[in-house]
Amino acid sequence: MNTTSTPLTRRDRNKLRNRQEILAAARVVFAEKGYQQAGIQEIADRADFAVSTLYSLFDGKEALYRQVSIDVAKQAGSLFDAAMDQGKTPYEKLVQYVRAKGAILREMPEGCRMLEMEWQLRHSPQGGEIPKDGIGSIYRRFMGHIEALFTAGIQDGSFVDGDPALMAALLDSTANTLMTLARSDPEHYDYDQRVDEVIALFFSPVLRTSV
Amino acid sequence: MNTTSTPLTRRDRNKLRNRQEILAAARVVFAEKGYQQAGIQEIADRADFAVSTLYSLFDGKEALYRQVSIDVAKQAGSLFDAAMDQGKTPYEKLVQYVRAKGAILREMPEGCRMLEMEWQLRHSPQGGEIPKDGIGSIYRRFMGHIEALFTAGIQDGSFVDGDPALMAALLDSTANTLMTLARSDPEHYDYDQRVDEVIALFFSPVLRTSV
Amino acid sequence: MNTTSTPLTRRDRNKLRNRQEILAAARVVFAEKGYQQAGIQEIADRADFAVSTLYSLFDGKEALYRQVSIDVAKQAGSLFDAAMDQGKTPYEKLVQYVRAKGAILREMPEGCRMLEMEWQLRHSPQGGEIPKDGIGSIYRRFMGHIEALFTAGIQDGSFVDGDPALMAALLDSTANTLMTLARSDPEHYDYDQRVDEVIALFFSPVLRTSV
Amino acid sequence: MNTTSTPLTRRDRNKLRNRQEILAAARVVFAEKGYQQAGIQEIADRADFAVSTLYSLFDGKEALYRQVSIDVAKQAGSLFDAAMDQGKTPYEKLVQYVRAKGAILREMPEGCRMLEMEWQLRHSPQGGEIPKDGIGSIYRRFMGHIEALFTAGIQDGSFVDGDPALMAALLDSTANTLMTLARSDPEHYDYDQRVDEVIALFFSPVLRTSV
DNA sequence: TATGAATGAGAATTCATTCAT
DNA sequence: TATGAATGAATTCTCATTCAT
Repeated sequence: MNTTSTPLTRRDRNKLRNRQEILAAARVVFAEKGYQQAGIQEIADRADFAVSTLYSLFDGKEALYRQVSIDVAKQAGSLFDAAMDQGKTPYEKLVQYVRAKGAILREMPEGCRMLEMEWQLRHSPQGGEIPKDGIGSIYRRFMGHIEALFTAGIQDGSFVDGDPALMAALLDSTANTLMTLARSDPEHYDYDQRVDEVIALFFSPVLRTSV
Repeated sequence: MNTTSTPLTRRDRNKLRNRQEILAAARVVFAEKGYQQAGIQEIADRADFAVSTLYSLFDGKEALYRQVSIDVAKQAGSLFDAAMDQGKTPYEKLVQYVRAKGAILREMPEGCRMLEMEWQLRHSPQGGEIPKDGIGSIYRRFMGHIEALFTAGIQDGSFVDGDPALMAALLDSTANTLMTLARSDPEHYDYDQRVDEVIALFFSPVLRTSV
Repeated sequence: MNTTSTPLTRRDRNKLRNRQEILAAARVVFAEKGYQQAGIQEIADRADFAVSTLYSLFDGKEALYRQVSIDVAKQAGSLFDAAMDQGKTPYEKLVQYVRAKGAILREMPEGCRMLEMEWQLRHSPQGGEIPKDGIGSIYRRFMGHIEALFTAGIQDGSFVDGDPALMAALLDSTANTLMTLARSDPEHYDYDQRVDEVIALFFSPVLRTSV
Repeated sequence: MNTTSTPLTRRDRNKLRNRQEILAAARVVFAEKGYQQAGIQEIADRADFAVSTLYSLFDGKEALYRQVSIDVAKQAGSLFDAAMDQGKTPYEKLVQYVRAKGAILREMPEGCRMLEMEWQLRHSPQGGEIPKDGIGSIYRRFMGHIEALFTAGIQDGSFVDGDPALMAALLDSTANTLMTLARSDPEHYDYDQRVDEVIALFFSPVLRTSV
């Protein structure tokens, strides 16, 4: 990235800032309404720009969603990566992955909401009309990671035998369920408080006793 | 029900058949696109009727969705009820609940898709614009059942202690995950083949050893 | 007319009766809603026939309105004719004309409402889409009569000089105003009670003192 | 009013002009067809705008009608007020009221047409579906004025005794009749030429001889 | 004959997108 | 550059009319 090396003119900085404001507004609206139901007008209103300004900075609704999606993916990706780096063993990495969802819920709640929606869309026919470059790709990437970690854990003997892809999907949906509950009913469910309990439930039949 | 006792004229049978053809088409389209994104035109096309014919049989998009939703709810409800009746203990009933999702996936795949969507909508702000009479109510009802079964299992000592609502949500999402995999990748995942494995994984830390 | 001379089969009598029932219903609905706003469905419902039955007896909405309009015109025409025949002088005939409106209001209130509407439509651009054979023609006919009576009254010296057509229009609208008040506010305005007062007001400057 | 004091940008002036062009087109179409029968498409065509442009300036058909109606009411109201202020006695004021209708017919013929329609609607059941903020309220207001003037004239002895509300309705419909004739047959009837004759006819039995 | 069923044309309204300034 | 203005395409829904039985 040359974000720091290239000197930006004031104009360019302005443009960049406007883009960021629009992206932030779009993230909120897309997270609230979903891609189809979100309105360009509403996004523009929230960003306090005219609709046409939005069109001068992005190539349309789809491109805007794509960019938001990529940003969310990058941001969530860094958080996941940072968390998983903290773990040594496959088990520890997976635990960190699940814990990271709590951080994501805290630090980027709208992005979190979009991740949830994407999970549903990933396996639905209507997903075809929605750009999948960003969140979709990170989903594939991390599911691949998780799956690989299960494979590794099985091979090094720390996990019992099983279908890694299935286990990956189950772990993720288990974490997502807690996340959804925490988001929609924060009075009763706090992700960080409950996460260990859920992790224990999930892994107790997966981990070999000796570990 | 007097489904067999009432003598229907040919005309009535025709009307009923047309209604059901439209309902079938609507079920497919609503399942594919969701309520908002589904178009009356597309439903009419798929049922091979004019849009106005559809309006002569139903009171509009919302009423049509409501009816589809109620039908799906009834159909799924019967399957769930029948399955759960087979179990004696809370544990057996819960196992039957999870197994029933396989039957639902097989016998009413579009309805199944709508049930999945409802789960997501239950916890989203946009859900407010969608009629909730049918599927919404069945969701509440069965989640209530599941939760009550966990409570009962904890009280009779067959389950370890825990938050029944959370366990209900986790069990349901676990089953849904397998269901989604089975629907989107039938080559690799067959619900009925995998369901025992998943049940075992979920319940091994929940069930007391002695049981 | 051969209404009595030709022997009608039962079928024909039936047909005739159905036509009359539909015409009665149509008269009510057209009077309530006006031509454009009246719905074929509503007329059929009120007559307790199917819409298509209505179409088998009349050539469509316009033809139906035409027939209703002709019937109203004939009925009102007879009442006007009978009343005006009672008068000898032009003045007496005109007084009878105004009085007749009370009878029309009593005996055929819906037809009366249609006559009111026609008056407005006669001089409006939107009238072009409405069949004018019936009520329209009677309006022309009676306005012609009234005008002729004013002409006669002026010539025989019983009326002061003036534009007969204008006086005809003023007399009619004066009577119609009372009629409208009587229909919309029957508590305060009874046509027959007030009619003499109104006639006196109108004619006192028209009639020569000597008469 | 700050119509002259506020400096309008070119854009604002343009917007205002477009609004007024649409309002002018709407006034013509509403006057020709009435509220229900008028089509947004036709209004847009006449104003030479796309339908959606019209929707960007007004909140829909009802709001558009309401605005037209309010404008007509204001315009007619000023003309009536200005005219009636010229009269001192009740009689003079009433004469000015009738004369003002000529000015209205000349200066705002479509608005005049709408006033006529409102008179009819005031006493019809279908009127319920039409916004009544503007013209409806002015009708009530001026009929109240007229009635009060008759009451005053009776009390101060310049008018003979009678029902003020009935006299008000008769005066108004008499003036309207001349107006309608003048509009639909301008060759034969010029409002301003005939108005004195009609006023004389109406008031001669109403005014006490001594006046 | 009487009717339920089916429809096409048209209504109001919304929204993503383009364009002139 | 930023924007208000303008629009076409689509959407939901209505209604007079036709047709097969």
